[in-house]
Order: sequence, then C-alpha cells, then structure tokens
Amino acid sequence: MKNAVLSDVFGRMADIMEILGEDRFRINSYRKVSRIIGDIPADIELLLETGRLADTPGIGKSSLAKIKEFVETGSITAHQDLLAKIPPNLLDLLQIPGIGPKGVKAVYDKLNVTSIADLKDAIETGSLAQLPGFGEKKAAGIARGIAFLEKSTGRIRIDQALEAAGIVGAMLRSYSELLTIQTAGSLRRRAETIGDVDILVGIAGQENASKRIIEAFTKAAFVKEVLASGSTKGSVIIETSTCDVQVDVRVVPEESFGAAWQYFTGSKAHNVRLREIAVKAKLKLNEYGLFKGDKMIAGVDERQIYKKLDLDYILPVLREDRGEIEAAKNHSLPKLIEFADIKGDFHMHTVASDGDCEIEELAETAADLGYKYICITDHSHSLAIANGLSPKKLARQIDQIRRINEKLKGITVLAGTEVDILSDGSIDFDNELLADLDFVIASIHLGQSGAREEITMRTLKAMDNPYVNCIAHPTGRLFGRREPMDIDIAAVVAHAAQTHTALEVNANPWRLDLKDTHCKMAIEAGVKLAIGTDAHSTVALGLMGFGLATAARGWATKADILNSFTVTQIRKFVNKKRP
DNA sequence: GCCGTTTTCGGCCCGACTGTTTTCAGTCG
Repeated sequence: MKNAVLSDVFGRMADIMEILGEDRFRINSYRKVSRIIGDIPADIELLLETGRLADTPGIGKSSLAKIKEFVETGSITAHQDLLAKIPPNLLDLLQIPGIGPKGVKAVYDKLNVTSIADLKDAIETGSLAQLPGFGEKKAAGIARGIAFLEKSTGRIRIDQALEAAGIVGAMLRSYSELLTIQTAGSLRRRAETIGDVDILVGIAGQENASKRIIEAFTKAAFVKEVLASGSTKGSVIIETSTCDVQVDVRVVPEESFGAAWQYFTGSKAHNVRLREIAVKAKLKLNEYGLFKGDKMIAGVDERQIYKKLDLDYILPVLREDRGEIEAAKNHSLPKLIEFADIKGDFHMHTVASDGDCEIEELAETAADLGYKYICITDHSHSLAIANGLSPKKLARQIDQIRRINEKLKGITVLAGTEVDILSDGSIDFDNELLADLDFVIASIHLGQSGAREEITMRTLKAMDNPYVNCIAHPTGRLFGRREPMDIDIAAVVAHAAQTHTALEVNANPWRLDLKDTHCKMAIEAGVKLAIGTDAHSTVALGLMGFGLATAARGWATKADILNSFTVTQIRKFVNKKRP
C-alpha cells in the first residue's frame, strides 16, 4: 500500500518540477524511481531494511534518503516544498490530453488558471486562444481533451481493447489482403489494463499507399472522432459495445516491420534500455531499424533486433524493464508457460450455484480446448447471493461428478468447491465434507472492506486448513469497480509456501488476480500458481489466455503452474497437505 | 538525479503530428 502512495509522490514531484521547468534529466530520474517503486510487489519498508533497495538500479543516494524519510515520517520535505510552489489543483491539468507541462505553466502564469474549471472558463471567454503559442485550434483541442477526460473511465480492460483491435483489424484486412497487420503496445504485452490500442501495418513498395491507408482508417464508419491523421500515423476514438477506445494505427514499410513492431510494443522503459544498449554499441535504434552508420543491420525481423544487440529474444509479456534485459544478456530468461502446457482449469461455476451451464457442457468445451481435466468449484452456502451450495447439495454434486466421470472419455471432472472464508477465517464447510473433494479453492467474498490485519488473518488461517489447496482471487480487485482488499501479500505468499497452498491467478479480465508482479513474488517464494477462468459459462472457459499471460508476465514457467500438472500430479499435490 | 570495460564529470533515446511557427516547440508514445 505504501508503495503505491510513494510511487505517486515521486511522480507528482516530477510533474511539479516539469511545470516549473527544471532539468529534464533530473525529472526523468524521479519518473524512473516512481515506476520502479510502483513495480515492486513487496513492502518498501522491508526492502529498505534489508538494504536491497540501495542496490536497485535507478535508485541513488538522494532518492533513497527521500524514501527513508517517507517511511519514517510519512512525508517528504522536498515534496512539500514543491507542493507549496503551485496551487493544489494545477496538477489536474496534466491529465488533459493536448496540454502538457509547458502549457500548464503558460496558462497559470499568464491567465492565472489554477484548475480545470478555470481552464474551461478561459476557453469559453476566448482568452486561451489569445495566448501566444495557443490559438483557436489548440483551444478547441484542449476543450475536446477536457470533455474526453470527464467522460473517460481511464484505462480499459484487455477484453475491451481486444474488441476494438478486432474492429479495426477487420477493416484493415478488408482494405487490402497484402497488408501485414499486428497489434502492438500494452495490448500485445498483455498488460493488465490498456490505455490505447496500437495497430501496426506493414506495406510493401508504394509511397502513397501509407497515406491512403491512414485516410481509409480515419474515415471508417466506426470512427467517432479523429485525433490525428498524418501520412504514416492516424489516431482516432472508436465506439465499442462497452466503451470508447482510442486506437492508433501506424503504417511502416515492410522492411522496417520488425523494428517498428518492437518499437511500438514497448514498454517505453524497455525500449529506452534497448536504445541505450544500441548507443553503447555505436548503433542507432529507431522504429525503422537498427543502424550502423547509414546501414540497416536489422529491421525486417523483430528477433534480429535483439540478436544484434547481443540479447536473447524477449517475449512481449516480459518487456517492462523488470530485469528481463539483464536476463537476456546472460541467457537466463525463463522458458515461459505456454497454452500448450495447460491441461486443465481450476475454477468454474455451474447452474448449481450462479453459473449458466451444466457440468457436462463445461467438460465438453474443455475437452475441445484440449484439456485433460476441469475442476467444478461452485460457491458455498454462506454466499447466498450467488446461490451457494449447502453441504447436502455439495455432497450430491460430488456423487453426480463421480457418475459423470464414468461416462466421460479423455477428460476428468474434479470435484471441488469455491468455499467462502468466513469473517473469523474459518471455512464454510466441515473438513469431513472437504475431504471428499479433489481440490478446494477458498476465497473471501464477504467483508472485503475489512482492515489489513483482519483480511490477512482470515486468508492465512484459511491456508492453515489442510483441505484448502488454493486461495482464489487473493486481493479481490475488480477493475473500475472495486479496489483490491487491503491485504499483506508478502505474508500471504510466505504462508502459502509454508502451508503448501497454491495461489490463484484468476483469468477473468475484470480481475487478473494475483497480478503479474505478485505472481513473480509467489514464484520466487516457491509457491505454485493455479490459473482459473472463474467461468460462469462455457464461453468463459476461453479466458484462460488472460490468466496465462498474467502468470507469464510474472515470469512463470511450466513448473510453477499447477495447470500443467496431470491429474495424478494434482492428487499428489493435494495429498501432500492432507493429514 | 543517476551512472561509469572509454567517464567520479558530463553525459543522459527517438521520431511523428499539430499548430502557430517563418524554422520550431509542445505533446505524445
């Protein structure tokens, strides 16, 4: 929790310094520290104590002192000093697309604008357009930016981004079969949420073709608003079934496609590191290729970019500058979990609780996906709102599953439950009943707003139960709807390792819980991860890929993921904990 | 502010698009 606040403090210091026009390299350092702290899954105090923070690249003496001050006193003097230099609401202006630090400083200095409301007034009265360096068009653009900001919910979920990419991709494919079309950006990296959708188009030959493609894209029927339209790049807002999405299309010549794909996939931090490596090797890296002087030495193929920089190929899910570049240098990148490794799904609901379909339907769909098993995990009786099963009903479902298994070929249905962790940390079913199940996942649904100690205690106590094999959606977050519970993940991970309990990677794009950095933390502690789609329909079994990507973003290999186990191996895993 | 198989000082990644510019700054990714 402190990490997020601290990361924000460094970010805000950078923002203020930028408005004040201070040295941009210094500002960059603050931004980097902000990102690094935001990426750290463990509590910052712990890292500070162990001295590991001081060894972290990017965090120097000065930042370390500020972090120490924050941990000890709860605030940073330098931050307070900076805050005193600007009106409190001025930073809000930076959120508006179309106005940056220079613009914010100008409207503050010249028009005494100190908030978004002030800026709106300045646009309406025309005084913004009068300001040197601005003008009618710029003022109108900023007005649109404010409107967008007021309506937007911020970043979108990955399923929403994929829908937008599908819409634009289909249009581009129908425009010409000869185009190479790929998604890039945070969507390709399968980041947990997406800012805008980046689509890259490769064309062979003709000069004018690029401009025509951008024109066709920006004039397509799905376009709600054009943000930019040039000869190689177009940026628009499109409407999807659930929200408005910004989509950027960039066209590059085929011979540069690999370099461009690398470049537009990011992350920015990853790319900065790569270009630094290029510069050190007396090379230049941009979206058109890797160059030695004027000569292109890589560009068509993305893999060649990494190769020529003396790096092993880094999969998009790892490109966050979280140690993957160092690992690529000394050939120690993990072999990440792949869909082909997945043999089953640990979390799904049937009509017996709040799902839409029968056990057999789930089994058939899973078999079509190539799975060897599924685990049925309906809710338990305390979760009345989800029609949770009584002990009697669960006992009957277990019998039903045994009978179904006698008929099924090629796939095994495991009898399980998603049992509620009650307010005192006890489990919603008796151990006697749990002992009849093949696999038990436990989760908190009630009292999620409890204090940190309480939520953590409940979770740890649940893991002490010898029949609990996995904690489902450990933080309970729902993007845009519910903040994660206040829970000590480091303690949960340590206890999971101790009690031989797996942690779930919930694959639902609303959840992705555990998240990537928490997955990495769990893996480093030797904890197994169980990916569960939490499907309430057969279609939702297809969400596996999101959980898989999240685990892979946490550097998961086959050995870390319970879904790669056979049924026999799962029984062994379960029995190891049982009395 | 951070960092160092060319450096403890002097560097620090790269380009497209827009608008207000008469040669470029600001913003964005």
